[in-house]
Amino acid sequence: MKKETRVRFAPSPTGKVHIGNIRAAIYNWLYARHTGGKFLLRVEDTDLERSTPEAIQVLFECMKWLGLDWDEEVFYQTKNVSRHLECVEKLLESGHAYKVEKTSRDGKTGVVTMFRMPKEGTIEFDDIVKGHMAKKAEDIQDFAIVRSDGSPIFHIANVVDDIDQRVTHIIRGDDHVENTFKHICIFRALGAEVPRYAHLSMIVNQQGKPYSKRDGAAFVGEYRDEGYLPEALFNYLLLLGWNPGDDREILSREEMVELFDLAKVHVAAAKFDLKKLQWMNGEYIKKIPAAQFRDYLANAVGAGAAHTVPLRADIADERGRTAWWDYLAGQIQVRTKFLKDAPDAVRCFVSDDFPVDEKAVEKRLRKPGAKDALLEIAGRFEVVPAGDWKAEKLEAIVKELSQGAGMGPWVHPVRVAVSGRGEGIGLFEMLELLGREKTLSRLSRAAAAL
RNA sequence: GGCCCCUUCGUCUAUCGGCUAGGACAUCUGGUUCUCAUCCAGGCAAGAGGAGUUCGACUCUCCUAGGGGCUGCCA
Repeated sequence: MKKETRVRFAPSPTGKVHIGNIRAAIYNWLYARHTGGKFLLRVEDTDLERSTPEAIQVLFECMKWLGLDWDEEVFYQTKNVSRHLECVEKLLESGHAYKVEKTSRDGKTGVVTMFRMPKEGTIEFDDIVKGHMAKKAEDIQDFAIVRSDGSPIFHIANVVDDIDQRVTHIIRGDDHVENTFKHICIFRALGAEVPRYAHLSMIVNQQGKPYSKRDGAAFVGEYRDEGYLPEALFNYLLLLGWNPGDDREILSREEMVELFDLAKVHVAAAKFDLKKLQWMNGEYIKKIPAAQFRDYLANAVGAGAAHTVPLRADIADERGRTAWWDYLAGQIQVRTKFLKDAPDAVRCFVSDDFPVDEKAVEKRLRKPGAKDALLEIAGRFEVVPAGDWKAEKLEAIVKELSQGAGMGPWVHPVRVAVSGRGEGIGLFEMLELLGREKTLSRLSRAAAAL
C-alpha cells in the first residue's frame, strides 16, 4: 500500500498572513486534496517574543475565509519542546551536536548547542519544482539548534515536528532552500526518512521586489477588506506560478484539486498583478448565483430576507417584492467589480435619503436646458398610468422626445435627478424599479432646486 | 565576498529540437448603447546578451549581464 501523503503549512504567527505565505498554504492544500492525503496545520510559535495570539487568530480567519480546511488538530510547536530537546540529547550523544560558548550579534554570551555538519561529501535532493539540488557539505557552516536559554531553534524544532507529524512532502517558500541542506542532515542524524521537498518561488511586488511589510496589500486580510472574493484570490494566487496546461484560467475548486500538479509549478518568481486579480474578481462576482447576490444586496441595505421595498407601497405581495429585488440585483451584478461597492448602487432605490454625487450634479443638472428637460419629461411621464410604467414604454417616450438626435440630453439629467449619480443601471430599468410616484416626485424636486 | 537559484509580450504564462512563438490581464481601435459596466470584432506587443552542439535552438551546453535567496542564539 502506498504511503499516505502528509503535507503541512507551518507559518510562524509573527504578523499578519502574507500573500506569499498563503499561496504556500494553497499549494499544500491542493496537493493534499489532489493526492487524497492530509493537510496539516502547524503553528511555529517558538519565537516567543514575536508570536502573538492575535496573529494566530488572523491566520485561522484567513484560512477559513479561503476555504483552506486542515486535517487533524492544530499542532503548536511550543507544545513539542520536550521532544525537540530529547532529540537534541540524542544528537549530542551520537556526536552530531556539540555545545560551545558563543557571543551573539547583540553581545550576549552563553552556551549554545550546535549541529555538526558533515565536513565532506555532497548533500543532494530532488526538488519537485526546482529539480536536482546539490551542495558541498563544506560550504555549510555548523549552526545553532538550542539557544543559551535552553530553547530549541527553528531548525531542530522544524525537523523534529516534521518527523512527529509524519510529513511526507515539504512544500514551502524558496527562501528555505538553503535550510533544506541543513535539515536533510538533521533527518539523517536522527535516523529519520528524509521527506520530499518542493520549493515555491516568491511573489514579488509591482517593482519586482519581494513583498515586504511596507508594501501594503501584502496581507490576505486586506484583500478581504477591499471586497475581493476568496474564490478570486485563491484562483489568482494559484495561477501565479502554476497553470493547468491549457488555456483555462477560471477554475472551479474541483478542477483545481483534480489538475494540480507540483511538478508543473514554475521556478521563477512571479509579479503580482492587481489588474488581473480585479478582472478575476469581476468574473467570480458574475458567477455568484443570482438569488444569493440579490439576498446579499437586500441584507446590505436593510431589506433583509423579507425583501421589503420601502419606496414602493404599491408592491405589496411577497412574490412581487422578490421579483423587484431580482430585477434590480440582476442589473447591478454585471456592473459590480467589488462586492462591497454594490450596496451603494442600491441606496437610491430603498430610500429618499440617498447620497448625491456633486460632480454629477454639476455636470448634468446645473446646465442650461436641464431644468426644462426635467419638466418636459415629467410632463410626459405624468400621463403614463401606473399600469403602463415599464422600461420599454418610458424609453419609447424619451426616444420620441429626442427625435433621433440622441437621448443623452434627456437621459443624463433624469438619471442624476432620480439617483444622485452619473452612472448606474439602465435608466429606464431604474425608473421602472423606482416606480411612477417616486420618479415624478424626484423629478419635480430636482427641477425645483435648479 | 562566498554558495545556490532564476531570466518568453508591460504582467501571468504555453512551448518539453521544427515557431508564421499561442492564450489571458492590461492597453489601443471599432461595434452595441442613455451613463457606467457587460458583450462582440480587431490591433500593438516577447525568447536578456554572446559563443557552442545540431540540418534546424525559445527549447541542450558554456560564458557574461541582470534579478533573487541564503550566509543569525529569526522563521
